[in-house]
Amino acid sequence: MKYKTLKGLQDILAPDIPVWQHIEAVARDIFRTYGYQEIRLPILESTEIFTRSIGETSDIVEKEMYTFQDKGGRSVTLRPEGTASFVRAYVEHHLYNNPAPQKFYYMGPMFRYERPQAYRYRQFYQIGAEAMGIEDPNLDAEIISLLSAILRRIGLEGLNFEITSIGCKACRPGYREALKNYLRDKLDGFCGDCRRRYDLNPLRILDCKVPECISSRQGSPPVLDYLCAGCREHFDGLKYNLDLLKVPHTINPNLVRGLDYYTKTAFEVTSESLGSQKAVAAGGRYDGLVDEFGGPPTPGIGFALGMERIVPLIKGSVKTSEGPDLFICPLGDEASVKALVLAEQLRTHGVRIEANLESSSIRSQMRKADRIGARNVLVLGEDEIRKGEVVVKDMTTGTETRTPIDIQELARLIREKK
RNA sequence: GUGAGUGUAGCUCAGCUGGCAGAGCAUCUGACUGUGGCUCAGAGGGCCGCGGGUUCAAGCCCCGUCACUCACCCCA
Repeated sequence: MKYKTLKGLQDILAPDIPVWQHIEAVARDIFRTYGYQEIRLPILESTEIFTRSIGETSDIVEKEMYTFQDKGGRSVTLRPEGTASFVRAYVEHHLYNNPAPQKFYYMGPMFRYERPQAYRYRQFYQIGAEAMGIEDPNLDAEIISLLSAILRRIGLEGLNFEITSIGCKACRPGYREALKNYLRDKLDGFCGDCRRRYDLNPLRILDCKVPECISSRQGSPPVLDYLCAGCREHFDGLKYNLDLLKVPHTINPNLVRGLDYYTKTAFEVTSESLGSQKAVAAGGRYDGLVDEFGGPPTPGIGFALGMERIVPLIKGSVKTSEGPDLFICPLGDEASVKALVLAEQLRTHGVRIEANLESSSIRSQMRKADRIGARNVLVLGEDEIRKGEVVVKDMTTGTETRTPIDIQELARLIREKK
């Protein structure tokens, strides 16, 4: 085969389209009830937008970005995630001047140059939400509840909601040091990856699945004990609110965010039905990011859910596309032209029509009508044309009705047979 | 970037110890001259991933290479 999609990119075809549309429709509907507005963002940004916000040493920036020079010699990057682009737009358009909270959602492709595997692609689609301007944990609870509502309405079951607090600029460095101090003389007991993580992202060691690491890290200082008073109070407030809203959740102090800008609340939704890439949605608070982009200090919180990880979970429970209401079966060249005209007229009445536009045997046409799942077949042959009639066959019952060619009447007949 | 597995028809896959390239499904046609589904018959469709080597002979053995898949890493 000469041409094929690039590695990690995929075409989304007919059988999956109704599933995607279902997810998007549910999300839009729920966002509407929570007062979220859609925002459409470019997928290409100045590289700096991402390096500054996500963090120079994060994996995303270090090795996963699609970065290239445009014709003007500027370094541009296909967005690896949505929040950085969103905050750039938020500041650029002074959206902070609107009454808080300002709430937005977006859907679209993201790009990361990773080795593809099950449920992980180089171009992947996210539905994201961002809520700005409120620091109170009430907003955290509301947005997590919103995420929960979307996932529930989509039809997902058996998901795990995990939450934690990763502290803020004030308390996180302290914890990081405490952890490193604790681990310093125990490093020999850890895997190679973890020894590397010790300098890069020591918190990630707490999430390693290698058995020797799990036992070696026993007794390490718990993150949540190192939260400052403000973060502690905020996290307690969130837990209280989630209980109040009856959003089932577990506390996982070892949740790790790969992006530098997160503060306080971090959360993740996972499914055991997926492979090793089991995060369905994830998000967190980013109270310093607007500031970083040159706006006034503004708290924010957001999440993104991964379409490719939800689609396989609900595939099969979403109704797939249906066949046409009517298949027009012309016999002979004259009838073929009449079929074309008749189809156009009936469509204006909202009937879904598939007209066979080249004449072939009635046998093969009936076969085709059956194959594509047509509810009714309209037979238009020389005999019918001469008499100004058509035969309508109900494919479920097999009964045939001979009726005059009257558009109104035909449309009514087809509609009531639906 | 690292490791393992897999590459044969549109799809799912057989192919023995090296001996003419196969099945099921799908598509098209016919059996039924203007009637689908079931059944039966037939047809089209192959650079056996690619390149080299061994051999009288390679889908099969050897070397290389590419692609895909899963996993690590990381993440939605």
